[in-house]
Amino acid sequence: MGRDICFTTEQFYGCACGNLRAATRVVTRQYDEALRPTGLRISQLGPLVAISLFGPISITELAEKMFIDRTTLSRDLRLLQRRGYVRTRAGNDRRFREFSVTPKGQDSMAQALPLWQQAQARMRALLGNDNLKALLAQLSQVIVAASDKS
Amino acid sequence: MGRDICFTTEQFYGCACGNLRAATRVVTRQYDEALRPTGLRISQLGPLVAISLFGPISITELAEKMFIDRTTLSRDLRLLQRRGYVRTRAGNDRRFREFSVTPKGQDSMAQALPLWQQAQARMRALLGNDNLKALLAQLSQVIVAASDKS
DNA sequence: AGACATTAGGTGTATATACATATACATGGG
DNA sequence: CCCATGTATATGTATATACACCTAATGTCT
Repeated sequence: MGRDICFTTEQFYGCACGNLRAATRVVTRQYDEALRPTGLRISQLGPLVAISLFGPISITELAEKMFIDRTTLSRDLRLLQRRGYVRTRAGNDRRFREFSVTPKGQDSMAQALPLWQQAQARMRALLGNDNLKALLAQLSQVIVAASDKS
Repeated sequence: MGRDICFTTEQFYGCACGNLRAATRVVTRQYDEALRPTGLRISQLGPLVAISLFGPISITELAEKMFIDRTTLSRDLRLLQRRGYVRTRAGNDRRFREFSVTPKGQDSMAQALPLWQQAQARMRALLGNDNLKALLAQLSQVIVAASDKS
């Protein structure tokens, strides 16, 4: 195989991972900009909401629900804890740390909700409601398929 | 609005950004695992291929093509340069640094190509060819729409 | 030519991500 | 009871990401 045809432009533009990463970058910038007044990023609001919905919950359980590496989530939650948005409670099994959202964290979430909705509405307007639905369906399928241990 | 209904599960699962980020995490892990023998991550192979296809090219131009922040790409390319995969050439305008791929970088790309193809084929098998096509089309639309300055 | 704006790029700082590995605790078999 | 195994979490290290700000080079207007 010749060096100069190692990759073609068609292949490059067809990389599922590269396109996912690029889309994540541009969309994350949009959501983060919308959330700027709250001091929360979308990457922080996600775990906060998940803990609020499913907590008290351990790091490992939350990591599985969110498809985040345990060790990554451990450090993410440490930041949220330092800022007073979440707290931990030790269970009977002293290996566990169960996270829940503090009142301060609830306040930040309540403040973030309308801004998140604006960002989501903007995406809906940009893509169209049907396309957004289709995208979410595709992404769910990707997440389930690619995270399946096999 | 009551605190305990600040976000609902339906809203949470419908966040375009959160789902994109989760999909990117699981898919990146798949591609990175496939590429492990080459010592390249998919996040490094992308810029390398882009420079190979479009170079010599400046950081700012490449950043626009890949929808990456300039300063992020600057640091990413520094790592590729240290490892000898890319080199820079100063232009007449001494502000510019034009990047191109070295022979060593071409070798790594040639080694990575079949492994990348395996990962891509696995995604195609997991989703089905039509779904993968549809996903890529959706992502292109997202990237264009969300990165439009307006 | 000199003042100012524009442009290309880098730095400081903070966060997100994950693999390899270590630690602390729990549990079950001899 | 002790040791091996398993489980929950943290740490070490490296990279990816981007905003705010800074520097250097260039262009432009008078």
